[in-house]
Amino acid sequence: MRLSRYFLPVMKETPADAQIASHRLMLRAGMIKQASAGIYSWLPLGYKVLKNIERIVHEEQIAAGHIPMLMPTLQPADLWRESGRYDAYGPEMLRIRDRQDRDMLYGPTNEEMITDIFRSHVSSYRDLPLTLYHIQWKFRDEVRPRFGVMRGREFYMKDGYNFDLTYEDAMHAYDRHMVSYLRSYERMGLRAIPMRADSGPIGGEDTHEFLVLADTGESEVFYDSTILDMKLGDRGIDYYDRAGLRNICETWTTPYARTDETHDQSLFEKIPEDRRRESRGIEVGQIFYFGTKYSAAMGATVAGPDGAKVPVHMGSHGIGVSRLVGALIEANHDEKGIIWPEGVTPFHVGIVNLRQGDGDCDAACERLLEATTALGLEPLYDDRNERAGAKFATMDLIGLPWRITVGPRGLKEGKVELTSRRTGESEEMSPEAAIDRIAQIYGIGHTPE
RNA sequence: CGGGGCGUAGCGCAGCCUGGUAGCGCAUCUGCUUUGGGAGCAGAGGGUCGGAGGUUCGAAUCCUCUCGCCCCGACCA
Repeated sequence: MRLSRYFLPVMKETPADAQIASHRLMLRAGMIKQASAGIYSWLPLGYKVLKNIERIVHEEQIAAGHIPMLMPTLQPADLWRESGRYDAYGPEMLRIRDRQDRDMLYGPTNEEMITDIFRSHVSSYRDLPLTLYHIQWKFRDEVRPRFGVMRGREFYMKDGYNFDLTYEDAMHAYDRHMVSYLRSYERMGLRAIPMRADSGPIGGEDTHEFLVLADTGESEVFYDSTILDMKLGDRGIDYYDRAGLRNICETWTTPYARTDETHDQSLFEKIPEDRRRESRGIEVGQIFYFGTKYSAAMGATVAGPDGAKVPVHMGSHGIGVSRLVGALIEANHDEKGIIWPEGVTPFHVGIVNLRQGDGDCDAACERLLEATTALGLEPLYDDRNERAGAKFATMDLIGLPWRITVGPRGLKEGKVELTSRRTGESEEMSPEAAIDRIAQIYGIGHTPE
């Protein structure tokens, strides 16, 4: 992509309304524009990151055996009357009346709707287990939206629902979600710690929240520092190996890690003092097992092997996709701007032409653009007629993890410069070598001839 | 929902107290010069001062109402 043909409305000055780093940087980097309190348009750069996160979530859910679908944003109130939550939910639920005077609502979540779908089409235990999920916009009419997309009213979220015959099967689903979520965060370059949590209004017996450590987090968290050393890594995971999955989950939930809601000071103090950590965290996901709460209330039953109808065991699981964009920035930025992890970056590499209009520089940049594109990468070429400082500042702000700088000085020696946004370290090398390195970083084979 | 604050050019702000026909910086456009960390000079365009009503010869400025947004708290993914 040539920057001159892209839409990237960056701002040099900081908008007065933005309080925290991620909100400020998303506005300055031209990722979002506020439409109303807690409601945002996603401009091209922000949209790319949002979609990258969504893609990772999809891939990991599908790998775990979960099935994607899509439910509407607007739901009929009757379903919610049936579960009893139409009155229970309160003013956070945006209620709408259509032209026929039907009560509708903009869905804050989808338990009722998925349960309705399930009961309409599934009637035998032979159809279980089943886990369906979707990624869709939700709306919660927060009293006080703030922090940009971190606490918006409209938000993009993956929510999944498992249906199982037995408690044991439902716990298998729970474990699949725990592991697939950990993998998703890891691929995004985020460390999210599973913490024993409170079930809140959804109601459940077992639940974990996933927290990203950040000073601006809304929750106070207490944890054993050993959890910081844990990693899933690239190993293949067999989601049908129940014992293996349980084992991974046990490992990840053994070190003490709780939010203030469930914190137990006496347990916490059993950890050696030098390993005790207290900080703040941003919640980026939560998994619940809630048994038969909705299935019993809404008649979602299946015939068991003995022919008797039993309500199914359910759980629900969410990842805040739009919120993750903010959380990622909170965890990855410096005073100059954003620093994207490779897994979610909107462009893989930035190409900076220091002397626009110089024949050699222009030609070298064009070749880099072509070669990286041919590898299946997405480069962003700053071909504006700007000075070096302005181009560097823009690249630093939007946070592409790698930058290739092309200038007349280096080009005389046949060299360009490859710079890491995260470390700031630069290395001079031939354009071909730079392309190879970028390909290697993103796990792509060698440069084709 | 309690408390506080702010709406003046795309962005950041001054002007309001003490009414007299709107200004600064950045951005934008044109030209020239510049070109390895947000360039310089010269020129230009852009605002019914959030909206409605009122007071006044005259309102960005004073009064009333209203809409929007932000901050602290409570709440919350």
